[in-house]
Amino acid sequence: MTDATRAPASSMLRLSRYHCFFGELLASEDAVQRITSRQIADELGVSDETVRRDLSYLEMEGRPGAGYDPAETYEALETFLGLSRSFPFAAIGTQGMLEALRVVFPSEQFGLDPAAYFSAEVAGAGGRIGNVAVFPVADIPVVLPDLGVSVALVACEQHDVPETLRLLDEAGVRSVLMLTPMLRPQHPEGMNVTYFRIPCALKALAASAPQKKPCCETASCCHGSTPAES
Amino acid sequence: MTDATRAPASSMLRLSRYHCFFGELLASEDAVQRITSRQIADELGVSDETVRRDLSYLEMEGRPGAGYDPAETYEALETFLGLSRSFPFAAIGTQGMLEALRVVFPSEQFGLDPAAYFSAEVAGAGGRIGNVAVFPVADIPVVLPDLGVSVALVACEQHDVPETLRLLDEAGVRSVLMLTPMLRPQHPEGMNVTYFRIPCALKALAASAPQKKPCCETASCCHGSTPAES
DNA sequence: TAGATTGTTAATCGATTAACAATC
DNA sequence: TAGATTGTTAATCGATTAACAATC
Repeated sequence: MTDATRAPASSMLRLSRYHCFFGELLASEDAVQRITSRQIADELGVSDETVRRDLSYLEMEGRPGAGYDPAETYEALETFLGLSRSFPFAAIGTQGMLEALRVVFPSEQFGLDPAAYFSAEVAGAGGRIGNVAVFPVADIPVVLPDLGVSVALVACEQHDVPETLRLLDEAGVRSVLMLTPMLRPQHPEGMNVTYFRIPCALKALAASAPQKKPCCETASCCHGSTPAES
Repeated sequence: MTDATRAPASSMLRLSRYHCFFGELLASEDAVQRITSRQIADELGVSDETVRRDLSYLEMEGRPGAGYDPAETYEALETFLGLSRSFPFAAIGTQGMLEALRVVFPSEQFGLDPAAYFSAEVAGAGGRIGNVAVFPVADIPVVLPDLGVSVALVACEQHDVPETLRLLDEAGVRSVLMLTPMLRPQHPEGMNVTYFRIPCALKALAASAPQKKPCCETASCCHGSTPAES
């Protein structure tokens, strides 16, 4: 069996995206017989060579002249990524954030299953958000191991992050997606954390954008004096 | 003047992070006289060579034997990234998400200023979240140009994304950070969108984690049969 | 000055793209 | 078979790391 860690990180990330894509494709009405690397590439905005290279890591082959079988590819992606049909994850955050995430990011649609929520605001028996029980963060090591959860999404307040990571580590969760902006990585030894740093991303975008000053009167007042004139 | 677009994208992203870091450093009590590339590197978990290379793009020089002047470096970063002291951005999303983001990501702390909020749920004169007025999304082209906003954070529901991007484009916003998971990039021509794809990141993390099945009885039952055995 | 750290050139590493023989 | 598309090797591109002379 191929070792998933053999593929480069950049390919791993794209393979995850293909998994979402094929999941959507299979769920849609128009059941396509086969799909080519070019079609996938066009949909996702990458090159077709890259798609073929990525898919060649899977335990599956495309058919020259025809393309890839969607169902077969989806299964191969699932196996390769170590996903299950409804992959469980934990989410830790403020109650408001957990509720908001549910509508902005409907996890079921992507084949992901929020197995448990945790909030620092909850003390005793928390309520439910959607169908999912909300526990106090202190219960992380008690609840998670039984649910077979190995991945967590963290979107709590900044000052709760260290304790949250400690508890996740104790619960055996080795992989975390961090939405709370943490400048300095301060996770426990051996924990695999992906940081989505919203402030940094916004600042980087500022640089790429031609700067705009608050317009005085006319649309044409915004011409000269951009900070990054070449 | 150096052109910000000259630096590679990976450096730009790190420079944004340095900007956050120096902002925090200057705000803290212990006013450091100088800081070396090694110290910065250790704090942020990158190599010191990378820090020096990145900082060498700035209109500023470190002092051999001594390091960098925090205040000077902060200013140079601000200029280079095209930021202002309190850089304005717009946020578009569900009311719940906008409220939740405010506590998880306190933008002021990073020198960012949420100049306006927009929500598809709001019709007429929306309320306020914190100090910031909430407008209906339809008002984006009316409100934003006057505020000098060139960057937006989008965290609305999936079906509102195309219309939101259209309105942002109309308002002259060229740079967007997309938090709503959109598999296929479908932004207007020339718009610069950074995608933070939560589902894909979670799936990629699943692959890196040694898989765990729900434990039956003992802690030792989780041994063999990981999907990615080598 | 001596010690420390910068800025940059050269070497390495990794990922993407080009090209094409293999094959359905 | 002829046409189309795969899988992979070789070439390119870009980013990181190593090394070190310049210099405060």
